[in-house]
Amino acid sequence: MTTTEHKPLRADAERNRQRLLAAAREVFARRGLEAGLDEIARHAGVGTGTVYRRFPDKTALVTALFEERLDQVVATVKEAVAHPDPWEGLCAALESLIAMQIEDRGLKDVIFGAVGDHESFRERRAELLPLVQQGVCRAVEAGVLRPDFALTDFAPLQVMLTQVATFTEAADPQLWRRYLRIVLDGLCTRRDGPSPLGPAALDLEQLEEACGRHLPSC
Amino acid sequence: MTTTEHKPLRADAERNRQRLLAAAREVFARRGLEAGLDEIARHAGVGTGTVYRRFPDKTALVTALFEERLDQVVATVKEAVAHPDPWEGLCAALESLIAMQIEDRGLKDVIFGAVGDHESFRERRAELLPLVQQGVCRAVEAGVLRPDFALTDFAPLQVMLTQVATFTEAADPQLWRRYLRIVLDGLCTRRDGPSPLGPAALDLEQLEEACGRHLPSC
DNA sequence: GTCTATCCGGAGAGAGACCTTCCGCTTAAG
DNA sequence: CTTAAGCGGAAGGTCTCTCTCCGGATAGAC
Repeated sequence: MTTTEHKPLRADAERNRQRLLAAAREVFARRGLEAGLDEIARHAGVGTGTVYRRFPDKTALVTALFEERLDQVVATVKEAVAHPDPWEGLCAALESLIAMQIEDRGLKDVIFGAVGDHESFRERRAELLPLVQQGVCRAVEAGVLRPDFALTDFAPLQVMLTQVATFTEAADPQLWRRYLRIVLDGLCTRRDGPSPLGPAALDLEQLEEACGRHLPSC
Repeated sequence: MTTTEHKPLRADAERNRQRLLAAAREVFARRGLEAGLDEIARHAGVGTGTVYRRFPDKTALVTALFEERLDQVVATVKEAVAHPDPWEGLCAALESLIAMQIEDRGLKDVIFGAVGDHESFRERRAELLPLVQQGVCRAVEAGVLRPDFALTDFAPLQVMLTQVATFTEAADPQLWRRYLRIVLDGLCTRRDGPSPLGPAALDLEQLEEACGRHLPSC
């Protein structure tokens, strides 16, 4: 099915390959590409040797997983940008990009250029830019997005918001949307008052815990 | 001078102690608390053994360095919040907090609770909160800060902006101010148009390089 | 049922960090 | 000159993570 058309693997081998991909999907999503292959193997219920029998190295596993995934990202952004309202389209693009990266931290790593040398990843990243550009231009021309906003501001905004999501996710997995709203309020050309922020801020106790988690500490 | 009043160290020992503190200040500033003691010792031109002769362990070195530093932070924030204009005061508080954390990544780690168990650090952190609260209340009451802003939003905003600073600093060490401006435009109650962003956005080449640096990669 | 190519688990080699200790040599200072 | 204090940096102890290897297990053809 997902196999390269080279040789039909023995049934147990193919089963393990699928388990491995599923486990990698889960573990990379939760912990990013920094997750070790040991953890993935354990999670799949196989030995570490099995990982290396199916995939020559970690990068091969990553690319096998994320080629498909990146197509989804491009598609989602394309759809968002196509929204009839330019402002809503831009918001949706940013929001969905961030949401996807938060739900799958491995995806974030891939989008931001770990595995920078891989052909197909480069292509997909290159595909993303014009899409975003189109959304940005449209929104600026419609007068809803501040005209000093640049295409290249998109990535830093993603960095900011995925980071704040990591910081607050233990307390409230949706709290990043609050900060997305603040940023969006900063991106629009003008407004008469604050727009609704969505999730409520942390209380002091949650904040302290978030700080505690944030760093390995001494 | 900075010595605990226990025993006058031999001249060379005291000299090395100062070198060590200076080196630690520099290295922790550049690389955060994750920097190794090896690197600090090398940077100070002494052996690693010497570090441990002066400071029982890494934490001791960190606390020796940052107790003083945290006083400066509290003082700076206090001053910023005292600005006659509530909005400017709040902006200044946020801006200076972030600037200090960017210039000294070790400070960021300390503020965000690495070495969470240390008495004096806890105290200073506890001192910071009411200061910020005062600034926030004042700005909300003056009608310039959006009323749905919470005291506990301060820390996440710092997390966001120090992160984006890390991301963009190789290309332009001041670029974080651009994103601070965007966030501030999102924090004010209302505005008729975009306020000036300061530094120009990256060009595509710089962006790509920033992504490349961002992750260890494969 | 038998046989064998294929696959399996997981120990462990290899490479690095990092923190910390130790010991033989050096040096400040009385 | 003496000697307690100090010094450098090798080495010990952990830990993590990638990747290799091999004796034993097994799917699947016949």
